[in-house]
Order: sequence, then C-alpha cells, then structure tokens
Amino acid sequence: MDRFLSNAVNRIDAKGRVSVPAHFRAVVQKRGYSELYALRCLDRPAMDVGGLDLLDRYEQRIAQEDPFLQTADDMSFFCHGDGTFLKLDQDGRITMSDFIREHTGISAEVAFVGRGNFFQIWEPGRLATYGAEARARLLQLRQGTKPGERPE
Amino acid sequence: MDRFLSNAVNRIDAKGRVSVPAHFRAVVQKRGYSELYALRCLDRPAMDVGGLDLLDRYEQRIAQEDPFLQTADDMSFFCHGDGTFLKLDQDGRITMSDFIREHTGISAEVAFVGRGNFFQIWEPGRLATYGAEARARLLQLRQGTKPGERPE
DNA sequence: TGGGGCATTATGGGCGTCAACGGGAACAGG
DNA sequence: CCTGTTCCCGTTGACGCCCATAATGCCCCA
Repeated sequence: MDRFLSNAVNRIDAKGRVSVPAHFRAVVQKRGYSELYALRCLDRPAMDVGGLDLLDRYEQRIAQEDPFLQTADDMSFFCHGDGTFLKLDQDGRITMSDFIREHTGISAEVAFVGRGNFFQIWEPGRLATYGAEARARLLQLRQGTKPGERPE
Repeated sequence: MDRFLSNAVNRIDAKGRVSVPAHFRAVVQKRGYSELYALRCLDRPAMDVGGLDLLDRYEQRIAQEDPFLQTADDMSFFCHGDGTFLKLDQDGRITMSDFIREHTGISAEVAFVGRGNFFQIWEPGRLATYGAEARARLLQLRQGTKPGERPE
C-alpha cells in the first residue's frame, strides 16, 4: 500500500520527539520522500505533512495568479513561509517544534491521521472534537435530502 | 533543496548581527549567490532578500509600464534605489542596518520567512499579525467556492 | 491448538556535533 | 584618535546518532 491510511496516537518524550507510525514510515520510504514538509492547515489546528510534492499543487495554483497581486503573495506566504521541515531521525521519530505546538495545541501526545497522499498531525482531543463536528455536518447533508426518504 | 522554505526566528546580538538560518545559507550557496540584496517591500514592513535575480522580476514588470508615466519611475526608484546589500560574514551572519530597522521595526529579533526564490525578514510580532491576515484572506477565497463543494 | 522464541515497534536516555550566539582583538577609514 | 567593521575564538543549547528496554505481534513447531 502506498497511501497514508488509518490513524494512531503516540506519546511525545522528554526531548520533544514522537515516533511516526511504522506504517506511515513505510509509505514515506516507498514514495521516496527524503524529507517531510509540514504545512499549517488554514482553518484547522492541524498540520498537513507530506513530501515536497505537497507544494507542487499549490505552486501550480500560484502560477495562475498575477504575481503582483495580494492573492499570489498570500498563497506563497502560506505554502513557502508557513511550513517547516520535519526530519525523521533514524529511529523514525520527528520532533515537535514550538511552531507546530502553537498552531495545533499539541503538548503531550500526537494523533496521526492518514489522508491518502499526505497525513495530518493533531492534538488528540481537538481531533475528536473536529471529527464529531464533521460527522454532524454530514448528517445535516443527509437530512437535507428529501425528508423522510432514505438518502441512498 | 534549492528553494527557500520554512521559517525561523533569531536574535540580534550587541553588535547588530544576526545569524541567517543554516538552511537558508545552504540554499544561497547552492544558488551561487555571491551577495544578497535586500529590497523594501512596498506595502509591508518587511524586506525581500535574495540574489540579484530578484530584480529581474521587477524589471520585467517595469518594462510593461508606460515609461512616460509616474508609475514606471516610481517602480524603478523602488527596486533600484530602495535596496541594500547584505554581506554574510564568515559565521553566516548579517548586520541589521538602520535602513532595515526603520522600515521593518526590527529591534531585538528577526524572523526569516522562506518565499521560494527569495526570503523575507520581519519583526516577529508584525509577521504574526500579517500571517493571520493572509490566512483570513485565503479563507475568504475558499468560501467563495461553490457551497457544498470540497475546497481542496 | 497452544506455547516458545524471534522480529518489530514504541519509548527512554547518553553522548557527540553543529548552529546560534557572545565577545575579544585586529583592522580600516574618517 | 575614535568608531564601526571584520576576523576569530569559546560557550551553550538543541538536535542527530547510537544503544537499551519493554511491549506487542507473528511465526513456527511441537
């Protein structure tokens, strides 16, 4: 399997390190990522983590904009400046910098969530909250289909 | 890696020097920049820093303007006259001149922000403010997509 | 089918290296 | 002579490399 799937919660040690789940490490290796890049999610207290190809999509998008307008600058700021490298040590661990803790609220434990071509890291409590909200929204959608009728 | 990515905050010492992050120095060397050029950003309290190819971008833009109008003259002044050279000393540090401090508000610490082909220097507090604004603007964009559609 | 042993993972900690930083001294220019 | 700059050194703290250990899962074989 070459996609990031499933999820796991691991503990941060005294040095601020946390093990990336073995399954994710295998995917990283299979995809040939030499280093990981973590991006602050726009509207969530989470980081998107993946290879540098994570940036390709954003850069293609930026190329469509007038480089002297605000939008292009904001996009570049977001994808080039609002991210950080995550180096896997040889035991497969990454260190949680203040930059990441600030945005995610992570302190003692990290939740890893597969998202296909990348994965996310969350503070476990906030992930649970967000998951509940996401499910609630999906229920809303379902109820938005014809009332009393089964949506499938 | 040959692009300026990620960010860092470093302290200014008593002599007005500050270390350029090691990762950025590596990019500078890889790109073969013999000296760095810093440009005052137009509408932000930041400096754009990069090789002399940084000017190419602006010069192309100026070429599109009518040379008899004020705009072209203003742009030329901005990109040719409103910049300064930054010399890396042999420990990889640069000196923060009054010219830079005045425009950026930098006093005790410097935030370095990767922007792909160049990087920026900011006063950390102002960077945080600007970052929040940029993120808010990008979210506006996202909300402009069709309702119910997945924005990513 | 159950048990023992091997492999792998998560986690903790010692230690060396290097980047960031502070400061002395040589040096140049006005 | 004084000021600011450049070179060079030492210190410190963070991070990467290495090893150890405990827990878990897996496989093979009796």
